[in-house]
Amino acid sequence: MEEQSTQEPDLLNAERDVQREWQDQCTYEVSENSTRPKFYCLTMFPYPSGQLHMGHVRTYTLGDVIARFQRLKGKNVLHPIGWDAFGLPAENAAIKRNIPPAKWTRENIESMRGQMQRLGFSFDWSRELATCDPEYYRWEQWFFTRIFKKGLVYKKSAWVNWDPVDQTVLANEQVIDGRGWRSDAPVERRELEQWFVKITDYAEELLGYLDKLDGWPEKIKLMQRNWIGRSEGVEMTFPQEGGQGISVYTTRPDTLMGATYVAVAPQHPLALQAAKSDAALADFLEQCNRVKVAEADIAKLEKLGMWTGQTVSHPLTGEPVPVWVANFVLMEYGSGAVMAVPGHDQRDWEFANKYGLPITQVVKPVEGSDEPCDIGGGAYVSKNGVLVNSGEFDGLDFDGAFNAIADALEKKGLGERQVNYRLRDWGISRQRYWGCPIPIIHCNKCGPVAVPEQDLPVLLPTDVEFDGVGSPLKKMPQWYETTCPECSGDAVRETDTFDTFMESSWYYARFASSKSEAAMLDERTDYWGPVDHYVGGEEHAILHLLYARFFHKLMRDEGLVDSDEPFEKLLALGMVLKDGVKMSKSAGDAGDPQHLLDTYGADAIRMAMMFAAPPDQSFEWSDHGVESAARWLKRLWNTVEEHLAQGDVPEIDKQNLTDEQRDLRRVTHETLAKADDDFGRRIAFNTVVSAVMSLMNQVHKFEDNSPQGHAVKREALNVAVLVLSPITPHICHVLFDRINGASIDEAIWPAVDEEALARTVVEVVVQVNGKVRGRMEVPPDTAREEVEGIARTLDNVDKYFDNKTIRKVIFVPNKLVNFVVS
RNA sequence: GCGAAAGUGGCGGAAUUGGUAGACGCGCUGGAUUUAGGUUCCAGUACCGAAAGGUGUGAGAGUUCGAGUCUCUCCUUUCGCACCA
Repeated sequence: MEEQSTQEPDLLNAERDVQREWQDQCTYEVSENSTRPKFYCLTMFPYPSGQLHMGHVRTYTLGDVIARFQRLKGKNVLHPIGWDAFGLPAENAAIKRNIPPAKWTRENIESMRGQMQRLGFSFDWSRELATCDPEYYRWEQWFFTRIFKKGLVYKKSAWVNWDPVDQTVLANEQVIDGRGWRSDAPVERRELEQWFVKITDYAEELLGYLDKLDGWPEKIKLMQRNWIGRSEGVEMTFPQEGGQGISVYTTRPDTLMGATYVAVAPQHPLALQAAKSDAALADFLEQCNRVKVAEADIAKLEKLGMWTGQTVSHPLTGEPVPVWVANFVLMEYGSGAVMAVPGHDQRDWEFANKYGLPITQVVKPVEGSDEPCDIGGGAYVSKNGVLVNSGEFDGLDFDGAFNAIADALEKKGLGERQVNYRLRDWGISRQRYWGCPIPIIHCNKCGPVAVPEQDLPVLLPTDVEFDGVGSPLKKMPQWYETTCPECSGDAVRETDTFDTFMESSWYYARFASSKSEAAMLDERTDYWGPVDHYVGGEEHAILHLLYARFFHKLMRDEGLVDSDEPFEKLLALGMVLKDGVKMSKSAGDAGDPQHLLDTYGADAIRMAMMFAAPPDQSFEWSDHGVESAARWLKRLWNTVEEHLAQGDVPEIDKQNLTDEQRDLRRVTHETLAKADDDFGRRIAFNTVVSAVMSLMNQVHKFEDNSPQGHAVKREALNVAVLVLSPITPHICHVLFDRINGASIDEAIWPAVDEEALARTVVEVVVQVNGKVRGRMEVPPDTAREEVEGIARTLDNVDKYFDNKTIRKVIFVPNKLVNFVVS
C-alpha cells in the first residue's frame, strides 16, 4: 500500500505548486500594451453569499475555459472578477446573527476568493472590485446625478409589499403565501414615492439593436423582444359625464363594437373614488391589496371582479358601458384599465360568463374557413375574420377595421393610433440599508437636488444597529440631516438606496478602467470593450442583461463608452439542479465543492463539471463523476511518464508511416480540429473531453515501439495535454512542461495537419427503403455508379429486390446509398 | 396566467447542414491481477427474440426516399415575470 501510493502521481500537491507559480508570477494580470488582439472574457460576478456552490463552479469554469482557450489562440485576454456585494441577504444575516452587513460581506468575499483561487481560475486579481467599495459606488452616484440633470430620472408613486408588523417593505421573495416571512403577518400593498429611470425612452433602440447581436442566442433575444413588447394599437377614451372618462389602450380596435364593459385595476382612481360610497366595493379592493405585487401571483389568482356602480360611454355609439374592477388588471401597465371584448378575448369571455355580462360577436370567420364560428364555447380570437354587428364597419377585415375605427375615433377626438411598449420604466429605489445611497437631497424650497460632484461619494455608514424594523438609515438623523446644496437651507438626504441591478449594469466597463481615480471610465474601457464573450446564468436573460444594455447606451450618450452594445457574444448557462442533493443526508454542505477539492482536486472537479453536460443545458449535479475524472487524469499522467521514460523521439517522417501510425495521427489531428471548433465556435466543452478520451483510448491501444511509433505517440500525447489544458490547467501545465521543457502559458494552439486527416477508405451505408441493410468500404469520392453497382450485389441487400422494382436510388457521396423499391 | 426553452439506454450525455441513433463516461456483468477488499487492466452491455429479424429518441399526427433533427396538437420539466441576485 505504501509502495503504491508513492508511485501514484500526487495531483493535489501538483495543483498547489502550479497555483503558487501563477500567483507569484501574476501570470494572468494583463495590460493594454500588447501586440496581440484583445479579448475580453467576462463571467457574471457573484453575490458573496458565503461559499461557492456547484452552480458557481460551473459558471466560472466555463468562463475560465474560454479565457484559457483564447490565450492559447494568441489573444491578450482580460478575465476579471469582482463581487456584487450589496443586497438583501447581508441584511438578513445581520438580523439573524447580529453581524453588520459590511463585515459579513467582507468575510464571505474572503472565503469565496480563497475557493476560487483553489479552483485555479485565471482571473486578473489586480482588478478585483466589490460594489460596496466607495471607490466603486461613488461613480455610480456621479453618473446618476448626470442622468438626473438630463431629465432621465423622475419620481412617482409605486406599489410595494408592506409588512405591517415589521414596518418594512418586503421583497417579493420575502412574501410567502401572502404573509411576511419573519412576522407571518398578511402583507398589504402600499404606495410609496420612488425614483424611476426612463428606460422606455430607449425601448425602440433596445429592441432594434437586438437584430445586430449576432453572438446572442436567439431564445434570449426573443425573450427580450417579448419583454419590451412593442405593439401598435389605439389609445382611446371612454368618456364619462362629469368625470375624466377612462383611458384604455388596445391592439384590437377592430373589436371595439363588441366592447361590453371596461375593467379597471383595483388601484385605479375611479375604483378608489367609487369605493368611498360603497362598502362592499371597498372591501373587495382591500382584499385585492392583500396580494403581493408580483405579476405571476396576480395572474394565478382566480379571476374576480365587481361592478363599481359606474358607467362610461362607448366612444363610438355613446351607449352606456359598465365599469368593473378586476383583480387581474395591472395598475402598472398602461393606464390601469382595459376595454373588455368577451366575444374575442378568452380572458374577457371567461370573466363575462362568470358575471353574466353580455357577449357580442363582432368578428366572424370568412366564408369557407374551417375556424369555428360559434362563440358559445369560447372567444373567437383570430384576426383572420371579418366584422359583423359593427354597423358601418361590417364586412371589413382586420386591417380595414383597424384603420376605419382608428380614423373614426381620431375624428371624434376620442382616440389616436399609438405605439405601445410592455416595458415599464425602471424603479431603482429600495427602502433598504445595504445598498448604494441615492445621491439626492430633498429641500423644501428647491425640491430634490442632486448631490454636487465635490461632495461625492455619499458614504453609506457602516456603524449601524440592526433590529429588522425598517431601514437603519431612516433612524440616523446625524446622517440624513444636511443642507441644501443650492439654497444652503435645512434639507434631508434621500434614505432609499439603489436597486442592486444598478451596480451590476456597468461593472464590466469598470473592470477595464480598473482603479481609475480621476474618472468613472477612461480610455482603457475603449481598448477592452465591448465584452467579447459574456458568460452567465440563463436566469439573467431579461432583467440584468436588459438593464446593462440600457446603462451602456446611457454611458455612450454621456461619451463614456464608444460602442452601442456592451456584450458582443453571450453564453446563457443552464441551471445546476440539486434535487438529489436536497434528499441526501449531507444536505447542509452538499452543494459546497470544498470536500471535493480536498479529496480530488480542482482539475477533477473542473473536468467532471465540463464533461457532465453542454453549457446551455440544465442538469442535476452528482459528485460521482469527480472520482472517475481524477482516475482518468492519473492515468493520463502515468501514460505520459511511461512514454517519456522511453527517451527522445525523432521527427515524424510523414511520407513513410505505417497504417497504424497514420490512423493515430489522423485521430490526433481530428481531435485537434474538433477541439478548436468546439471551444471557439460551438462552445461545447463536454464533447472536447470525450474527444480527448477517445484519443487516449487510441493511444492505449497503440503498440508500436519503433522510433516513428514513439514520435507519433508523442504528438498524440502533446495534443491531448494541450487540448485539455483549458479544462484541467494544473495537470496540463505540469505535463506540458515534462514533455516540452517549456511553459504552457507561452504555448500557441497548433495548426491542424490537413494531410494527416486524409482517409484511404470511407464506409458507405446501403439502405433499402430507408432501412440499413448493409455497409461497404470504398475509396473516398467513389463515383455513384460504382458505389451503386457494388451495393446491389451485397448479400443482405439483393434479397430485398426479389419481386420488387427499384423506383429510385438516392446517393449521398461518401455516406449512403438508398434503394427505394416497391 | 403570460413569455422562452428542454424531453434520447439503468444514469449523465453524443449524433454540428434532414442521411449509420446510443460516441464518451458512469453503473452493471464476466475475466485477469490480488491472501482478501479496494486499485489497476481486458471484454461485454438500448429493448424484444434461440435465430432470422423486429422495435426504439415524452405521446399522437404530418411532410420526406429518409425525421432525435422540420410542422401541428398534447403531456411533463426548467427558466423569467419587473423589490432574490
